[in-house]
Amino acid sequence: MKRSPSAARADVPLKLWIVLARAFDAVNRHSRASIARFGLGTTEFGVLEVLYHKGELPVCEVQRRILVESSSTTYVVDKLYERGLVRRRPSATDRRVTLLALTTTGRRLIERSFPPHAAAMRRAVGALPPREQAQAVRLLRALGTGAALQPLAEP
Amino acid sequence: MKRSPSAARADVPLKLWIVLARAFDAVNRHSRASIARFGLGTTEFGVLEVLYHKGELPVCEVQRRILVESSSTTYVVDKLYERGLVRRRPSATDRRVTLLALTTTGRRLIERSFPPHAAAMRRAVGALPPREQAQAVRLLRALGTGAALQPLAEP
DNA sequence: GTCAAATATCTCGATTTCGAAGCAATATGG
DNA sequence: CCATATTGCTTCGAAATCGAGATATTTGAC
Repeated sequence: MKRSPSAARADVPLKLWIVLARAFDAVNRHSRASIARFGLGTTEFGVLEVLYHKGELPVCEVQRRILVESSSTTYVVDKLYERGLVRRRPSATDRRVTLLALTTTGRRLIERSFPPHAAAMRRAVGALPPREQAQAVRLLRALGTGAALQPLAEP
Repeated sequence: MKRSPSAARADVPLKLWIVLARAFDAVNRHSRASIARFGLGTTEFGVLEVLYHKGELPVCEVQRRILVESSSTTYVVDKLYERGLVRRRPSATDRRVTLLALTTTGRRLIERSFPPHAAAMRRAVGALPPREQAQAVRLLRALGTGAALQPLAEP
């Protein structure tokens, strides 16, 4: 018979939060190290990548996918613009919107950066067997969307 | 028979990295919002919490648990020190080491902050049923330790 | 139609984090 | 021992991120 565990020891939700943070941190270190090889920051890479895979997009759509606040998005896009990696164009249908797209230089950079980065990320998570990777994807998707739906704690 | 999916669509490892990042972000927003209620930042809270649960610890032990670089640890501990929430004491056995502990004020703050924060985090991950939470803990633990063991990409 | 609410983007100042490097103390392998 | 590596902690400057709010535009309720 199991002796009754302390409440803390059995607190699965808190444990989940901790291992989630640790796992993210561990994998994120790989991501940053990999991306640094191409002279880019994580967020810069994220912008180039989404434009590479989705084509021209409004700034707000890009923002949604790179997980930073709007002011940070502006900052990062500015830097990419100054480096000649993206171009801006006003939307014809909504005059609030700026559309972003890769320049030729930007496309070339992400084209040669993405494959080795993807390989590095596959190695980073590769210790987990494929079957469990698929399970983890399912659980994390549910966890993420679930958490996004809960209302945030209020002041 | 399934038609052959594009390579990208079947790339479970990359998908895993994406949903991991999304899930972390979603839950982390809850964490930050919750902690902000007590006038603390995420990392500050982390320091107080580890000292609360583990007692007096060397700075390096604290750092290992809060997932930031050593220079950031110094910065955060300084702030807590200036606010009178932690005290520093040289180790008797290793003169490189500084031991950190809560002051009475610090203890009182974390004592009344931790329970509501824990409750908020339980709500944040609560959309996932308990059984799947336990599964996720197991998978994320394996993922995290596995990733930590892989060598980082080099310049 | 009109007006309030929502959305898209940007500005600005403050905070947080990092990375490289330095210093002191301790561990280690000849 | 003793030279050398490693560890613990800090300093410094640069970079990234946030949050609050300004502005312009669009949407939606009435």
